[in-house]
Amino acid sequence: MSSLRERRRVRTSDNIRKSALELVQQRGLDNVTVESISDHSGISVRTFFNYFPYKEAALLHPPVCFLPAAVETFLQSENDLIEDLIELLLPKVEEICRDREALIMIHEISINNPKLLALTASAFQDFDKAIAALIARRMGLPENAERAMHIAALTSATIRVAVEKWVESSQGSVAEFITRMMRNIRTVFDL
Amino acid sequence: MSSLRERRRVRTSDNIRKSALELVQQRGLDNVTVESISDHSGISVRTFFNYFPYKEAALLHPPVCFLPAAVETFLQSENDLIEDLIELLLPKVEEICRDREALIMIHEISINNPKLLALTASAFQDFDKAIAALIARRMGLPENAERAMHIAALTSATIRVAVEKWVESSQGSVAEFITRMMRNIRTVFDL
DNA sequence: GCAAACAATGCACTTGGTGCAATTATGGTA
DNA sequence: TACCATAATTGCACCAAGTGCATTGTTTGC
Repeated sequence: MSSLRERRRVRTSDNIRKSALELVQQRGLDNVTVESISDHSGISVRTFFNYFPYKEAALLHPPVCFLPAAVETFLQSENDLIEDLIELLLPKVEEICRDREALIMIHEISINNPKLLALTASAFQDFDKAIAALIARRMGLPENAERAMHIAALTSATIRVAVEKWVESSQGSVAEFITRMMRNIRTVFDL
Repeated sequence: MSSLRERRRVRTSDNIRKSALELVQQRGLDNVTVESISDHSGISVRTFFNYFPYKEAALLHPPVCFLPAAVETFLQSENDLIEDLIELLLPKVEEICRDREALIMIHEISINNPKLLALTASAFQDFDKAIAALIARRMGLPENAERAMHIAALTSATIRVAVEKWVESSQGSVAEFITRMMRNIRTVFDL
């Protein structure tokens, strides 16, 4: 039950993020304080920290989670693993990539901001962990755990590069990039 | 010319790192302040920040760089890319893994410390970038840039998992883990 | 031994971030 | 409607992180 309270929480959270991105775009991350973000979004500093644990968190896309239905399909399927991974992950990646402007901005800022860079890297690791758990479940057998982790790591690494390349190039859809690069994993080392 | 100054700098830096690790091991990261680390290593807080930009940096292994000779060999070689990557990277990874205790500790702490987690993730991305640049040079041709990035990402992801698995299992050498998993990259997706 | 460069420090100051307690808004119930 | 439990917002006090600057001490090349 998405109560009024819940919806308001999401709205405030979105507002803060919007303010944060706007201000950072104008002045650069170092010249934006939590106070200025709070002022700009009409809340107190203390409230900011009720929504986000630290300043930079307000800039990042909130963590994604998979749809139960898609997870079930993935777990049951016996098709090619790479194709199934594409099907499972693509919707989520597309969701994140919807706001391309924001992505580009984060990318720009991250270049000379170690903390933000670290956070995006960390977000990918979370993604990675989530995928690893799913793959492990799909493969069953505890002796496959290492393999599952490896596959998950290769997958999330591929998606990271695909998104990065897509952001840079701006030609074609992110779906194309991901599909192409995922299908290349097996052969990309062969010359 | 490794002057007295340089050697002293390295020594102080190592001292600080040692103190930091020791204290964190005893009390946990949240109960260790920069002040306590500084006291413990006989320097002022201000000096701490001359050596490390932020508290957590004192816990991590300083960034590695490849030996020019090894780089040259890698760039010239026409052997299998995966084997050459193993040869290039293994010494560096082994260097980092020499202090297994420290690695385990960082691993433990990172589990419930987002900031440290982010930093280690970020360190791997730097590693990644360095490899990507080398692979791109080896392959020549600018149209191979994407491929080089992809290979680098897959490589560093594999090394990350290999080190993690090695730290967890403590059976065998890290070299074995890396060699095995690197050689598995092409086939790990096949069931 | 001297001057330039570099390292260490103290101090003042800004910002990030937390704990606590008081206040205000919300949703359900009768 | 009036009321109550609960959750959201806020102010305030406080600690720790991190920076800029001016000062003093130490190395180095000459």
